Amino acid sequence: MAQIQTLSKNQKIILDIIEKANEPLKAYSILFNVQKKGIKAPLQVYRALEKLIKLGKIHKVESRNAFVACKNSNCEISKATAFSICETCKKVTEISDQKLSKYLKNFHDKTGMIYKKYNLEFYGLCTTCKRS
Amino acid sequence: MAQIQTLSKNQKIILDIIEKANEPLKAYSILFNVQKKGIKAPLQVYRALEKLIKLGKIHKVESRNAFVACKNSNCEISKATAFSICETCKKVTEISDQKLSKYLKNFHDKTGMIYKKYNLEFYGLCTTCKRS
DNA sequence: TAACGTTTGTTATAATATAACATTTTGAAG
DNA sequence: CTTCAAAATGTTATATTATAACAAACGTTA
Ligand SMILES: [Zn+2]
Ligand SMILES: [Zn+2]
Ligand SMILES: [Zn+2]
Ligand SMILES: [Zn+2]
Repeated sequence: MAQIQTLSKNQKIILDIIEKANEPLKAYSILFNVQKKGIKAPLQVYRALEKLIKLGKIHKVESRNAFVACKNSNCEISKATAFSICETCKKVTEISDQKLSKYLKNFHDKTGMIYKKYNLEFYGLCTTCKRS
Repeated sequence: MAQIQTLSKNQKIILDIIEKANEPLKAYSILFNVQKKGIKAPLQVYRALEKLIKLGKIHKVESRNAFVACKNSNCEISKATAFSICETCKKVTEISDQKLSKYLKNFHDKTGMIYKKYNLEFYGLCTTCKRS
């Protein structure tokens, strides 16, 4: 809440749109939506997105090139993301699972590489699509 | 081995290039590399990539828009992928960890969604870059 | 107010991916 | 062998996603 004050004008506008959407938004769809507010160029959008990601306010759904607000108040700032994606209706949900995130945070491979961050995307059939 | 016979000419050419590379290749870099072999258009590359992914011969590293040969002979055909990515040197390695894949295969969320596939990407510092 | 880092604005261009359509190859069934 | 359908190919054009390069304005804070 204190942090939202530190957001710049463009960052606020774009976070607002992403938070109000009920699905991940693509950069150019965001651009289209904010043109009435004076943001005219892709770079203005991408720059705000980059900052918002750094702050953990939003995440990028990599396999979709789309951006979604973080609904997971206790997720580590831009460090650990997990999504479920329905391949039929395209619905994307951020997974909030303590055990899963603990497991992945503690995961280490044989080589001794240091993991600072991860992104996990599950694909499948959501409950709605499963029924039909 | 039997399956490689079923690959078409373009598919073989492109799989060959990806297998010989020691890093994930981008689609247009593949295109550049195969132009001497008569493959001239992006679509020819993308179509082969799509098929090779379906067959589990290669994977896409989503956050890098790059394609890498599957080194993991027992990984399920295009259904379960895990990579480690060094943010310094950009080295990408496919993770082959029975426990991890078992854990993720059995993971289910609270909603009851059916997971058919997942992709996990870890980011960090590889052992080489850690030292320097 | 001076100086620094961050943000903005703007134009152009790079990089990634797909649409649409015509043709050819392949492999199995009859 | 012929026929037929599915898969693969070839080609042109275009859509989508993302960054380069540069100049100006803003917001701290010393
Ligand atoms: Zn989150
Ligand atoms: Zn669905
Ligand atoms: Zn694999
Ligand atoms: Zn490294």
